[in-house]
Amino acid sequence: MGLFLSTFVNKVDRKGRVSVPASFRATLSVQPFQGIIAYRSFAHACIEGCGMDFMERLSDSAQNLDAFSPEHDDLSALIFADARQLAWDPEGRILLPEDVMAHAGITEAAAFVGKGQTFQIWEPESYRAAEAEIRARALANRPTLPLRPKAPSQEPR
Amino acid sequence: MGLFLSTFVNKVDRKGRVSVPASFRATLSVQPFQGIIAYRSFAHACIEGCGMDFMERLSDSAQNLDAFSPEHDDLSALIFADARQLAWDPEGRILLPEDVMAHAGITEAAAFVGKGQTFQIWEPESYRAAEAEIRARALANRPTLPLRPKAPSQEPR
DNA sequence: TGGGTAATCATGGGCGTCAATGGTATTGAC
DNA sequence: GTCAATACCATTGACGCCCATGATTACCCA
Repeated sequence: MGLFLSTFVNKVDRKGRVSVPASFRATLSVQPFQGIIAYRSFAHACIEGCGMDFMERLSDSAQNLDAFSPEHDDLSALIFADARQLAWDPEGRILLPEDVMAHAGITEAAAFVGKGQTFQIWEPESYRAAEAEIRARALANRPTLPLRPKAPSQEPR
Repeated sequence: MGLFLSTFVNKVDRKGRVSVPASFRATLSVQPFQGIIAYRSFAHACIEGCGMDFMERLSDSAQNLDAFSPEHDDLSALIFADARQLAWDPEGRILLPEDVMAHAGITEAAAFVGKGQTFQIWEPESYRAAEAEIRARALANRPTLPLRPKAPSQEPR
């Protein structure tokens, strides 16, 4: 399974350690670096998380100026500069740096939120509020997602 | 057989376990992840269910939206963040999480409703009411579905 | 065609295992 | 020597696995 799914709330202990959900670790287990990449979100009060593979994809995309506008290029520069490699310990816990915790307002607990190819880390209460807003918006204005065809490389006529 | 068909009502035991209908399990048996993906519907008081393949299709489709776009954020939050991987036990049962049961109003029984590529899980009485409404609507305003041609080059099953 | 049998499936409960969590010890850097 | 990072250990509580039972269905054969 290659996706980050679901939301898990884990406690942050006195030392700033927090368990990465077992299913997220399973998703990342195929990668050479045993840990996560984390950087402060520039859009929300949360932390963006992903595996090294996704970082490389971002890098590839950033090099392609057609795909990324100058603004996006700046953003990717921000990302790489801010990204930290957080390896987990034998129990599957990472140590959250001070400034990262401060940016997300995390103190006692952290919510790991699956986003498919990536995930986010929120202060649980903040995420609850953000999610409620999104749900309200979804009820008012039902979002749709054009589904791509099922076959791996087949073109619909 | 590759579709979710028919409706099955199964009991939820004291632990919150419920048997996934054998025919649904057969549909999902070809997948690497032995279980279902479930997320709370944002349109109805029910649970949406599918296999991992469908989630991956959703993920692929979501990639078409720009990374970091608000639309992408909302959809990911609503689907990937809320999706739970519910593996079944050797008897074919899944454990329904508390909040998921609450969202659908499920207490003692659950109705598995086939929807073709996906399925839904309802509180049986709620579904009876919802189905009656749909039938009434269909009588008043006959829905149509433009059939696609019977693609000759596709592999038969 | 009917009875009997076997197989499949849904259901209930006990128990072991592993993930999350908290604490202590050890290592290494300054 | 002090501090911080990390490895090691110990606890507990949820959930995954096993067995046992009941009910329904499918199958076989006289």
